[in-house]
Amino acid sequence: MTSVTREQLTTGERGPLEEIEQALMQISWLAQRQFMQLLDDERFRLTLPQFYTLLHLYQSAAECKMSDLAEATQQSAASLTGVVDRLAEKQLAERKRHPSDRRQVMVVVTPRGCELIAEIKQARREQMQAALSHLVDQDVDLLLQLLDRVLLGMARVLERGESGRWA
Amino acid sequence: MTSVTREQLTTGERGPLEEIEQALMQISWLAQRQFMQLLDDERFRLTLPQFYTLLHLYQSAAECKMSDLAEATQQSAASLTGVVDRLAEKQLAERKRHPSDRRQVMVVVTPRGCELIAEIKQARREQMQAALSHLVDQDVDLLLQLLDRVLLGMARVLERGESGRWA
DNA sequence: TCGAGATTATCAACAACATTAAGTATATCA
DNA sequence: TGATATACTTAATGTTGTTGATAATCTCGA
Repeated sequence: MTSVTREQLTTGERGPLEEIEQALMQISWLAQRQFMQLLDDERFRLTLPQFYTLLHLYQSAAECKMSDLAEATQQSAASLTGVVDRLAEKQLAERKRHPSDRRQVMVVVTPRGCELIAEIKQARREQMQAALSHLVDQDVDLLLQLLDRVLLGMARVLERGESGRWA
Repeated sequence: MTSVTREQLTTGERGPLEEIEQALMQISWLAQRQFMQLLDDERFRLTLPQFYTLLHLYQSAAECKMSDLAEATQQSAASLTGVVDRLAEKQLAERKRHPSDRRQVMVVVTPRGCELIAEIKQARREQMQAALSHLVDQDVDLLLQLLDRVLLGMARVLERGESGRWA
C-alpha cells in the first residue's frame, strides 16, 4: 500500500501514480483515435462501438444475449440495439431468438464478420508494432505482465461500479 | 530459441507483441468508457472531446490556435468548432482574435475552466488509484517508464501518419 | 494597387451514438 | 387470471464525426 502525503490530497500532486494515470489516459485517447481512423478505411468501414461489439461476439464462442453484450462492451442497451442493427445490415452479425425465453435476443457473428475481424486485427497489429518497435523483448514481457494487472484492477473497479457508483 | 508453429504464421498468432496490443486496446476502451461515465456526473457534464480539448488548453501555457488544438487533440477542424462552441457556452473557454492575422482564432481556458479541470483530475485520480491499488511502488515506477516509451512510439507513429497513412 | 491563389475557420447536411423515458412482448408467480 | 418483473426496442434530443462548400483574410506577383 502506498502512502499518501498531504500534498497529494490538497494540491496538484506529482506522484508516480498520477503520472501513470496521465500516461494511461493519454495513451487511451490516442490509441482510440488512431484506431478510429484505421476502422474508417474503405476496407472496414466500422465504428469503434461496432468493432468492440463484433470483437466480443468473435471471442465468445457461442451466441450472446443482448444484455450480456451490453455489459461486456460497456454500452447502454438502447445504444447496443442500434449498433447491432447496423452490424446486421452489413451481414456481420445476426439476431436469433432464445428458444425457451422469447424475450431474449441472441446475437452471433457471421463468417463474414469473422473474416473482417481477422483482417482488422492484422492491420492493427502492424500499426501497433510500429509504435512498439523500439521496445526490446525483455521490456515487452515486463510490460505485458504489468498491463495485465492494470486490466485486472480496472475490471474489478468496473464490477464494483455496477451497483454503487465509484468516485 | 522458441519455435514458431504454422498456426502462428497463418492464423491468429499469439506472440507477446500481439498480447500487448490486445491488452492496450482493451485497457484503452475500458478506460475511456469509465472516464466517460465519470465526466457525465452532474458536477462536470463534459464529454470526452470537450475534456481533452479543455485539458490541452489548460496544459499549454498560452492561448492556442484552432488548427493546432485540432492536431493536438486529434480531432477534425469541423468537429473542433462545435466542441469549442459548447465550451464557450459553458464559459470554460473563450475565443479571441489573433492580433496580426485575423484569420486565426485563438482559444484560452477561463479560470472557471481551470477549476473544473482540477476537480476532474482529482476525481479521476481517485478512480484510477482504486484500479492501481494492488501495484506496489516498484511496479509503479517500472510501469511508468514503459508507458512513457509506448506513448513516445505512438506519438511518432501519429506524426508519420500526418502525411502518409499507415497500414 | 489589384487580383489570383493560399490559408484558416466555419457552416450545412447527414450518419452514428449516448442518454432518458416510454412502450411492447414475454415470463413468473401469487 | 392478473399483477409485477424482465428483456428489448422505440422515440426524442444532444454531441460528435465526415465531407464538401463557403467566407474571411493574408500573400505575393503583375
